[in-house]
Order: sequence, then C-alpha cells, then structure tokens
Amino acid sequence: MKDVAQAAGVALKTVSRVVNGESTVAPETLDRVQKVIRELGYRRNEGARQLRQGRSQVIAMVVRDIADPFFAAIGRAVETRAEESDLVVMIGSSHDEPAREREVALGFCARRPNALIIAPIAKRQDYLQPEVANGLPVCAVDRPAQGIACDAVLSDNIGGIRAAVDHLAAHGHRRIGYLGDDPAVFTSRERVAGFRAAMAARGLQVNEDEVRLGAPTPGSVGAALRTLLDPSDPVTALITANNRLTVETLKQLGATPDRPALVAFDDLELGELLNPGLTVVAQDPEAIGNAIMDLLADQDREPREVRIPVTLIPRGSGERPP
Amino acid sequence: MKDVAQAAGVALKTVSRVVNGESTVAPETLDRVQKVIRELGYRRNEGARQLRQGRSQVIAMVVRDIADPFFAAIGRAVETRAEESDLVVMIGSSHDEPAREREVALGFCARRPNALIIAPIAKRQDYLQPEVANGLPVCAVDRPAQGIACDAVLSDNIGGIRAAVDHLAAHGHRRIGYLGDDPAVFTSRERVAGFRAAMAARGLQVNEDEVRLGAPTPGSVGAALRTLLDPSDPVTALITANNRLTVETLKQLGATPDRPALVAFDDLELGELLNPGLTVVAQDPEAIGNAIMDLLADQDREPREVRIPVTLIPRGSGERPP
DNA sequence: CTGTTAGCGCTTTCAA
DNA sequence: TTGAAAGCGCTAACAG
Repeated sequence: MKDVAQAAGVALKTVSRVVNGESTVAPETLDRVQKVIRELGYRRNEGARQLRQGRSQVIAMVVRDIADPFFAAIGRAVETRAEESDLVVMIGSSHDEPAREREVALGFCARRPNALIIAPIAKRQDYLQPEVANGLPVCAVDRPAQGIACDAVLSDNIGGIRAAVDHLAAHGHRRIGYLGDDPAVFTSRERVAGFRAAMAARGLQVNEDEVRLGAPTPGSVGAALRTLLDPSDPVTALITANNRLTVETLKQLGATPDRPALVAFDDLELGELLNPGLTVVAQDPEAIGNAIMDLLADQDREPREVRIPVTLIPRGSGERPP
Repeated sequence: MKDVAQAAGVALKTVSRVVNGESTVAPETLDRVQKVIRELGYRRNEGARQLRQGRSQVIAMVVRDIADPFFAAIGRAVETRAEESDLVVMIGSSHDEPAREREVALGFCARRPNALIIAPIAKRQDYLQPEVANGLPVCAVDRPAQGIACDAVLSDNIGGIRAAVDHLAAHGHRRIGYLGDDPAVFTSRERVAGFRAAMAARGLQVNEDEVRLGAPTPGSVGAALRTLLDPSDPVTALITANNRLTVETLKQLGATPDRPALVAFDDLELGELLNPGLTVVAQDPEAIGNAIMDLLADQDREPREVRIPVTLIPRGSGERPP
C-alpha cells in the first residue's frame, strides 16, 4: 500500500480509501490510484486489516467429516451465504475424536473468526468458554453443545423417526426392528427415544431385543440383523437410523430373498436407483446451513435452538407389505 | 499477551517465548507464565503473528463444488496432511463459474495463504500471476491451470478410459457407446481422446454417432441413450465418463430389460449395492490430495505435472456379455 | 477532498 | 535467561 501511495503520489490513507471504496475521493485521484493498483498487482493484506479491525472475515466450521455428504452439503449452504457478506469459510474435521475437535476448534479461534460453527462430538465444549465470553458467536449443528451458551440447529430427529414408524405402520407393519448408532451420540439417543415414543403412540410393542444400538461396523450390523431377522421370528420392517448403518444394512441384506420393509434416516444419493428404491427420512442440509447463518447474523439475545423439519420420501423399500 | 506479561510480572517477549516453546526460559518462569495463560484463557492472535511473519499458516483450496464427493475426499486428504504442519484449510467453490473462481481465489489470496490449490474452470488463471510472482505456491487439481506456471495433479484419464475399453472388449464387446461431458471441460476432452485411442488400439471402429458429448442434463442424456440404444442397431456396451452422467444414465436405464454393459468413470458410493453392481474406473482422491501436499512442500523447481493412477473395479455391470 | 499519526498483537533485533 | 524497542500493513481518529 505504501508502494502504491508513492507511485501514485498520494498518501497512504488515500490508497486505503480507494481500496475500501470510500466515496470521498476525487474521481481523477481515484483513477490514478486504481491504475497503479492494477499495475502493481496490489491486493490488500487481510491479515493486517483484521489486526486493526478485530475480526478476520472468516467463518470457521468444525464438522465430523468434510467428506460426509451431509456436512458437505451444509458446508455448501454456509459458503453460499458467507460469500454474500464477503466472508470465507474455513473447514476442519474432528473425525469424531474429541481431542481433535478441540484442537481444530481452538486452532480456528486463534484466527479470530467472525463466527464458529461446530458439530460437537466431545462431551463438553467448555474449552470454548473464553472465546464465547470474548464475543465469538458460536452455533452448534447436528447436536447441541454442552458447557457453553450458544445456538444450535438440529434436525427434527424425533419427528423423523415418528414419520418412519407411522409410514411402516400405515403399510401394515406391527413388528418393527430398529438399528441405531452408538448411544454416546446425541442424535442416536434422540432418534431411539423417538422410536419408542412413536411405537407407544401407535400402541405397538417394542421388543427390547429388536432395538439394536452400536457403531455402524459390519460386525455389529451383521449381529443385529441376525437377531432381527431370525427366521423363527423375524420382524417385518426395519428402521436404520443413519446413513452409515443404512449402507451396511443394505450390503448385508443384498442377497436376502425376503427382505423386510426398510425406512432409512438420511438420504443416500443413489437411493432412488436401488431396487427397490430406498424409502428415506431426508434431512435438509441447505435449510440447516441457512438457519445457522441466520442465527449467527442475529446475536445479542438468549441462545436459541432451531429444529429443521425432515421429509419422508417413499421410494419402494418402505412400502413393502409385511 | 500484554495482560499475561503484566500478570506474570515478565516482559512481553518472555510470554512470546513461552507461547512459541522456545527453550531459553527458566523452568520456574515457564510455569508461572503458563499458569497465567491458562487462567486468562489467553490464545495467540494468529493474524498478528502472520502480519509479522508474512504467511498465515493457511492452505486455500478452490474446488468446483465442496459437496461433490470427489472434491470433498480430496479436501479431507489435504486437511489431514495440513494438520500435521499446523496449517488450516480454507475451502471455497467455484460452482463452475469462471467469475466466481476468480473472486474466491483472489479473496483467499488476500489472506496470504501458504499455498493455493485450485480446480481450474476458467479458461485462464493469469489473474493469479501477481501472487505466483510473489512466491505463492499454486497447485492445480483435476485440470491443469493456464497462464501461470504451477504444478498440477491429474487423474490418468486416458489410461482409465483405456482400461474401460479393454475390459469391455475382453468381455466380447465390439460396439461401445461413449457418453462424455461438455468438451469445454478439460477432463472431458482427455477422456474422449482416450476412448478413440483405445478403440483404435483394439482395432475397434468408433461410429461417430455413438460418441455423445454434452452437459449431464436429463434431456441430453436421454437423447444420447435413444440414439445409442436404438433397437434397430444398439451398441452392446456403454462408457459414461463422469459420475453425473452415470447417475443420469442409470436413472434412465432403470427399467430397461436388456441393459447394455456399462463401465463408469468415477466411483459412486453405492456402486456395489446396485443390481447389477456398477463396474467403475475409480479415481483416488486420497492419493491426489497427498500428491498435492507433496508438491506444495517441495517448491523452487520447474512446475511439474503428476498423474495419479485410476483403478478399474469390476462389480457386474461391466461384465455382461454382448 | 487529502494527509498525519497512532496503534492493533505479535516477532525480530539487539542489548543487558 | 530476560527485556526494550521497532515495525509488519492496515485503518481510526483527527486534522487541514
């Protein structure tokens, strides 16, 4: 900027004015300075600007895994909105490791972002307390944060599972098996609670053997399916509570001649190409991203929790009769 | 940092030394300062550090679409490697718009990243010339950049298509139809050239009616399939040259009783769950991400172009007989 | 409309 | 082993 000022024969501050599009610059000065800027390939150093202004025009985002299509889609929505305000997006993954979450989030905070979006995996996020106290707007996504006062944008897990149960019940199923994730995961707890509530509301009995919770490994899904589909007394329908469980279940069900009806929580890109098509309860990542940005833009109030509706999409697998 | 120094009764520079883990600090001073740092929740301002040091410990990455699984997977690999060097990753999408690519890339450059990774979509990237001249390491991915001297990491498009042709030929096919993307896209041009070369090498004739290039819209894919599968004289096998074309093709082929054999370029997450399983030429996003980081770490030499091998994965659709 | 000065939080340089 | 002072590139505050 100093070079530009010298080359254009003006003061530093005038260049600053031009760069920032302030209107109090004479047209001819403006032209001259802009010409020099182009010639020298000058571009403002955002770091220095941030140092002076306090924040860095960055939205930081810590997700479980940037390669997870659900979070990638949220990232896209956030990025689209961020761009409108000339913010850039920093993304990092926790890979479901609490220590990594902390490290990545604090590493981001050291860059003084305008806001932090985090998909909590650690038990508590109180390590963020100093940042929050310092005025950093934080928004949790997918699960609420613990130990700090912040917004949260979550899917309507309970309503989604209820829709799945209702759909299967409407197609005549009374024995519905449930495959959920490790109950250490917040969404897993909500969804299984939703399952029990929805079954109860329908007057359907939940056999405890037929609610299987655990990490979506081939082994645990295989064991669960063997129990649920035991030929002597099989369930007639299944609900899989997240996309990794669904994929694993589909793989193992592959050759089964008499497949149970299936409704999956989370959409899969090729769901409609499978045979039968996969009936899903789809989350709405774009709405989630937009809700996050809305909350972040509207601070100085009590923390708020927003629930985003989900949609049941029938494609065949959930409409099979018992 | 000033507060910490005051509270600990030491000079600014001593705090700096502690924060940076310099070894020339007396153990007791170290303890005292670290304690104060914890109490005050102090964290170094990376922006100020960058201002002093020149670079911001950021890897900037401009991709076509962060929600595209291929780029998301590359992003994950890059992020994993970046973290080892305490770098964070900034991601933005061009959404295939040249103007957006430029805007996002220059916006990133204003943050003085340590390196820039870009999936070029604009015809030329010479707008980056000042940054490159200024020492910014740039690496193109998926397609080479034009107008600047920089590295590039690309998939072996020609070898991949050759593998697809050879595979189909080995299964007895001699009439192979080809669905490619808009030839404005670099990878599309390489792949279709690879198709012609591979067919020629096998002594197979390429009927120009049966090489269909165009954006992966339902309309254009539908038209292409009608031509290729015309009952009076259908091809016996198809190659789809990217994942969006593949998905659209699968959708439209869905109900066809007598499906042609199919080999797709790009893997799909559920490829193995389809019936028949989808035979693909899979790219290797992790290897691509690693190659990028290797190149970026090794500067001060001639620009280099790295080709990453692809792998044909037979799953059923490509093994059908004519 | 334009310029001067101070200082953001840190590291570098030099000195003690 | 510790500290004082200068300055990275920019903008805010205040002249002129």
